[in-house]
Amino acid sequence: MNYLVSPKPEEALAFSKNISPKDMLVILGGCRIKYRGRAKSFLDFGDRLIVVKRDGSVLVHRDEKYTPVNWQPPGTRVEYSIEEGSFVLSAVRPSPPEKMRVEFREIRFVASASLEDNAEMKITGMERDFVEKIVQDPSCIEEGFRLLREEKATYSGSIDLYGVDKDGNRVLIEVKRSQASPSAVIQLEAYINDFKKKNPGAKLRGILVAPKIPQMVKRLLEDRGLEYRELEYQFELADDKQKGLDEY
Amino acid sequence: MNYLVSPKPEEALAFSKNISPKDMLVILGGCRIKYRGRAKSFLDFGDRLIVVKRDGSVLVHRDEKYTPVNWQPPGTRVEYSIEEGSFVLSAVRPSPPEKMRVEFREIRFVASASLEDNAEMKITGMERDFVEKIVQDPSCIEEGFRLLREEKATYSGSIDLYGVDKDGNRVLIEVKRSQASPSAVIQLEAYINDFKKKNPGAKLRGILVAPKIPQMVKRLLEDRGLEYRELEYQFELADDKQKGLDEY
DNA sequence: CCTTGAATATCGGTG
DNA sequence: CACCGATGTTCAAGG
Repeated sequence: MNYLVSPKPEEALAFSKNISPKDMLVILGGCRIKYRGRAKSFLDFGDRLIVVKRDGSVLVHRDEKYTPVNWQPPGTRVEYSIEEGSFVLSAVRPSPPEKMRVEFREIRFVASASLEDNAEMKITGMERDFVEKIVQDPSCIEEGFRLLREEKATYSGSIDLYGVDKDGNRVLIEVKRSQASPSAVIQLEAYINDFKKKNPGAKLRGILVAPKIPQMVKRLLEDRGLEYRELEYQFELADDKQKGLDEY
Repeated sequence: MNYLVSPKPEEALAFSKNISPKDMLVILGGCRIKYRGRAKSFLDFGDRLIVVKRDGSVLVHRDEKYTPVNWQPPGTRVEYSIEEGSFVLSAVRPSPPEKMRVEFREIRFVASASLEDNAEMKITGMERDFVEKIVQDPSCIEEGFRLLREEKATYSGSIDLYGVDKDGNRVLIEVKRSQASPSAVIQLEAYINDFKKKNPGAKLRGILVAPKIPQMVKRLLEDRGLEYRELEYQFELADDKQKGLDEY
């Protein structure tokens, strides 16, 4: 790890240009930022934390909020220069064409470091896991429900689950891992309509499954002759015991 | 700005506990992370950059990608401790109940700083700006088009623009700031259907406005008797001239 | 390469 | 506080 405290612009420039391409660069200082691309923005001078990653990602963080106030995604070409006496970070992305320019009036700190990180992120509780849980126990939808296929493709997209009920009716199921929104109803309705078009005369039911469904969404479903299940779901990592994560 | 290079766990603890509540804390080191809340995750040891903001936001960044590998949003309570000889950052969020635990096996660097930042982010090119442009000049949709109301609420959500054409037909307009997708068609169709239900017999047109509309989406629209306008839109910050942003 | 939909999405606006 | 839709969304998977 290398660093400079309160470097002059020229020192910051030399430092930034000489880091290894595998290094992460961290800058803390007063800067203003212009961005032009999918939108256009300007942020006047203030203290921020800038992070430049080895894949070209650039983050500009203020002292609040989760999201960076300005950024460039991976694949960006980052260059450093002195312009009118100021240290400038220029981040250009070819596609879509976007550029961000960070101009420093003061650099309080600059550091570089190589981050060794080969660990694999293990995560559960995603929508995929919720669907899998229903696959393992289709009766949680209703007695006699049998699964025919997962992720059945329709013209409007793909439906999460497809099966038949005990009376032989086709059932299309859309799963949401968190609170369902009206757009989920629209989505399900579109699936149903496509399916009906391709299978005229088939008896068809549509069910929205989510751990929480607001009243408005329930009404939208009922208006359209659709159904819903408010199903809780628990999630555990496959190797919680080994990792000692069970209490967490 | 204060910092420590390669501190012992006890030194890092004292440092972290003594920073001002207005300070941002930045840690670079080898750590492993457990998270439990809306999902559950585990990331084994590796070098990462951790940022703790004064509003409670915590970010854990790897050396790639725009998004943090682990995080907590604003409103999180952050505490520091030594557990079994290791420096541990514990971030607990009350609602929804979530906790993240970062355990360091090595701390390469820790720094704190107060970030003075009162600048206001100015941005344009959002969907809101596109809608506003049409409000200013409704004729860009077609000759004789008059706006009745913006953001007319429907049961399915809200439509961006609502007006009448020169023949007295009602017109519902859905605006997308970037390329229109099939789901935009589904959305517009749902609005139209809701409107028809509440206004039976009314002559109704639906128009999708976007700077780019793929052929497939155009066909979907035509199949449903809907219309589209491919409208370019330029965006400029209100005071580009003053800020010298016009060339950017 | 383009398209599609999930995300521990986050965030701001509205009721 | 709940709810809802936009985001410079980003990201990964599938065609």
